Amino acid sequence: MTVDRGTRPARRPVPTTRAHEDDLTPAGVDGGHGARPVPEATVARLAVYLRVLTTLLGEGRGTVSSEELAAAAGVNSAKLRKDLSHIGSSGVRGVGYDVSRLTAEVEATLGLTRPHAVALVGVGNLGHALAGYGGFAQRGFPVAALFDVDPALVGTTVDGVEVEHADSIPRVCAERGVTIGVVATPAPAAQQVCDHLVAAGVRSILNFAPTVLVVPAGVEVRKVDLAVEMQVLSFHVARRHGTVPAAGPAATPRQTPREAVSR
Amino acid sequence: MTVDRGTRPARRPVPTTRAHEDDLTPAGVDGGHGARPVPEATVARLAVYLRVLTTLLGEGRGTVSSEELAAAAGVNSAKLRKDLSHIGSSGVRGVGYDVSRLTAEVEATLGLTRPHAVALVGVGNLGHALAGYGGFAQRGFPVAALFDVDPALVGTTVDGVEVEHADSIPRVCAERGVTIGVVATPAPAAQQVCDHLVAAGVRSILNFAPTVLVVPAGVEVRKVDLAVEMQVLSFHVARRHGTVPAAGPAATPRQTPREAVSR
DNA sequence: CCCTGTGAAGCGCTTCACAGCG
DNA sequence: CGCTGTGAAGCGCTTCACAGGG
Repeated sequence: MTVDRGTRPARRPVPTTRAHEDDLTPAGVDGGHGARPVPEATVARLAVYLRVLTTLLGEGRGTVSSEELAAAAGVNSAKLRKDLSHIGSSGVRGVGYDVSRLTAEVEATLGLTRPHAVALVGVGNLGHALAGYGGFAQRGFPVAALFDVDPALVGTTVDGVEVEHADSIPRVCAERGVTIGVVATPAPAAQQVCDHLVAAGVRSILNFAPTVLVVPAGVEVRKVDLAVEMQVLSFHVARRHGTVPAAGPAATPRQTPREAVSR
Repeated sequence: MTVDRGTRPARRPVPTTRAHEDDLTPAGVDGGHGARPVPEATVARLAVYLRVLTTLLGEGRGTVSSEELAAAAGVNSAKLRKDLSHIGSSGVRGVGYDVSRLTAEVEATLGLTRPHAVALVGVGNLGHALAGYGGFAQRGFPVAALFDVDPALVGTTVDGVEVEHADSIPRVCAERGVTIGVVATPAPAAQQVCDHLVAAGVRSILNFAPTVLVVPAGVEVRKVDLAVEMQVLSFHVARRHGTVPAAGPAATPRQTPREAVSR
């Protein structure tokens, strides 16, 4: 349904509340059958469960309980069971989950039954490290193409893949069936690179550049921002030390008292 | 992005309710009572606002409206205003926010008024790239120490910082007042490294290793897991291609509310 | 008018607690 | 009995809509 807020023109709808379109009866509806969407939060955790399951498989474990799997994944067991219920999994009561079967179910849900060709744009400091990161190909995400604009890099190969000029993005991505793009360029170049990837048909993008990427509806962007991560940690450091200053001119008399420990 | 708020200490699976209040905190962001905590989700966005504000400052902008700032940060304006209300900010009605003042307020809230010494453990592929990533020092997070266990790396310098053996973590971290640790080791080593950091007094950790770190209460862990990010994208690719119900070729009924701004 | 700040409603995720099956 | 699957309650974040100051 294409969100597109931001262009909202002062929203002057009918005076009263918006007509409710949900006929959800509170009690028994159960959401109907089938088309139950997997919550976004669940999807991220499925990937974590999968990692644990892979380890268990390697150890030859046949079954695993929700309690054990949850502990290994760092969540509580109720959440894990709820997550698995979203993918229609079937454990055995009194026993647990069949490891190999659950592994297959999670992989199927995550769309990992076949590889996804990845294009990585920006072979600088970080990009180079990402390209060399074995975890990609190993987990079903072969790096099918590398791009940069630096003439000193174009033509070189990283881990057996040739670096091509960013101008080739449309052609190369189409040729190699790239479905996922990774942006590891400096911030100023990121939006343009993103636009090229989208034009090339890439609908899923992982953004390492410290910029908000604007994309059309239907394109999924996830971002990894090191500065944000560090600053969030900084916030917690400051909070612990009680040094969170109340901003403003003598306003906000409330001050976080010391002894505020959590997590 | 992989936020993972609330890393649970993975306590023993006690069947019934826990009677001990030993160390588990009541799941709030704020330990003390009364003080209105800044929501975790808000903290992450403040970092994004700050980046935009810094740009605006550089352009000499004096004021900015919530609408404009929100658009640049990829959120809607109501959310932005709510976020700013949590830090006790004060805009001017009919005008907007004073850019330099708001910048200072956000920085103060995030605890960026003074630098945070960072220790980076694991100077491999990724770790090396992170160490060389200018964004760290530039944004107030000087890399004060580098550690590894590889004899071939120990003794070398990266970006002017000497790589020391991981055994030195406690001493060096204490000496240099490290408050934030970054774990960029292979998965098997991560937990041990984490334990050392915690023992050295580090209370905030950014984890790049694909493992769940178990830490005592009071230690904040954020994780960045590339495999998880890729697999989440894979899920959306699969969903689009009809492996999972609910999507037609034209209208995606359940589009994740990412930024979909037209400009 | 323009904009901010905010109570209140809405929504989704988390947690609880237990029914129910092996 | 042990353990899964799930209704229902709980909680926090998001969104709405408007009061109110400049």
